[in-house]
Amino acid sequence: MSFTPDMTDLCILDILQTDARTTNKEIASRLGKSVTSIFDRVKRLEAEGYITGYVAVLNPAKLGSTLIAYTSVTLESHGHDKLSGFEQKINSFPEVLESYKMSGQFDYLLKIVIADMEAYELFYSNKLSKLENISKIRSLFVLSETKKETGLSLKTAQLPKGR
Amino acid sequence: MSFTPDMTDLCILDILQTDARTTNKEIASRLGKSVTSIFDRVKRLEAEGYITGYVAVLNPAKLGSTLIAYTSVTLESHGHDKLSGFEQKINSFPEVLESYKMSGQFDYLLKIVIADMEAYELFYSNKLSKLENISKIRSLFVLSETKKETGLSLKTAQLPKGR
DNA sequence: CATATTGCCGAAAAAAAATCGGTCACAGCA
DNA sequence: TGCTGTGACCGATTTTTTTTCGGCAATATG
Repeated sequence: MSFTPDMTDLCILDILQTDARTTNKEIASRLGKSVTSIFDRVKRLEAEGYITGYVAVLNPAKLGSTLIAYTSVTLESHGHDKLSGFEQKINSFPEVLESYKMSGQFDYLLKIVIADMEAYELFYSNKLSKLENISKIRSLFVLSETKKETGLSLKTAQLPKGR
Repeated sequence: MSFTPDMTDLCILDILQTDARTTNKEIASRLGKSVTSIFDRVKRLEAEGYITGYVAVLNPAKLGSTLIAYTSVTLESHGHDKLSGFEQKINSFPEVLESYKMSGQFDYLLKIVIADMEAYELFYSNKLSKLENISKIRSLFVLSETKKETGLSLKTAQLPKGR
């Protein structure tokens, strides 16, 4: 119990978060360990919840999504039911890839990935602004992504006790 | 040439962006095709750039990163060299996972994933605010993630011609 | 001192990926 | 009509990877 990953585990995580297709054999040779040893560690990292899944990364532009918007939303009322009602609606919108409840000036920040400005306008007018309890919507548009890390920085990470 | 994915391809992409470990056999049985057929399609989707990679998804909380901040930055001057200089510096900060050049009120929006508020304060004071040409920095803190889709919505996607 | 426990390893079995050859349907064309 | 290239598909086979298994050595545990 109370497993804490060591340096080897962090290396494995770093390799897999960069390229999940790296074989155990390849990892083993890079780290100077046996295939079985790597296998066991990966299974443990999965079981302990350090690795939550494996996904293919798709190219949005190839799939008709060229516009990214960050949209902040302020609600009229902040009662618990109102908040969870809003969150539920947001969950049903496939254009919204991420939603954060925020501290400060507004209540939610939504990351929206969508075909183009015309499609965004439709989403804004027909879906987002029609939700109940909306007070303010402010749209921020991405001109270009200048950095996109899929993974966490593990070099700098100071680990909490195996949680 | 000029390959455009069909419905079967989109289903494959949807399956793989949800779980990249799904075997060709499993996909084949779900879609009523042969393993070889699925294999060929996946290879083509990779070759044509629809799939850009495979990554393991890690649990930030387990790895000592519990705080997410969205930080907007406004620069003093917008000359080309100034912009690319800023972007280069940002690229060297492992705490910054994503950086967007924005239209509107400010110039850049940074997604920062870091241990805690104390670490954020250090990052802000010692790294971000010390960059040249900075005019305004505004930090927005995430209370909770209410939605996190790793993948694009492919149901609604209207595809551009094979690009 | 005996005995779990842990990390590690190589060999072998099971499963998956990758290759190969071939069928079928269809479009274009003389 | 008949020929031909093309593309999607398939089964069988080979290659590679994953997974299982048993065993060894170091280290703690009582």
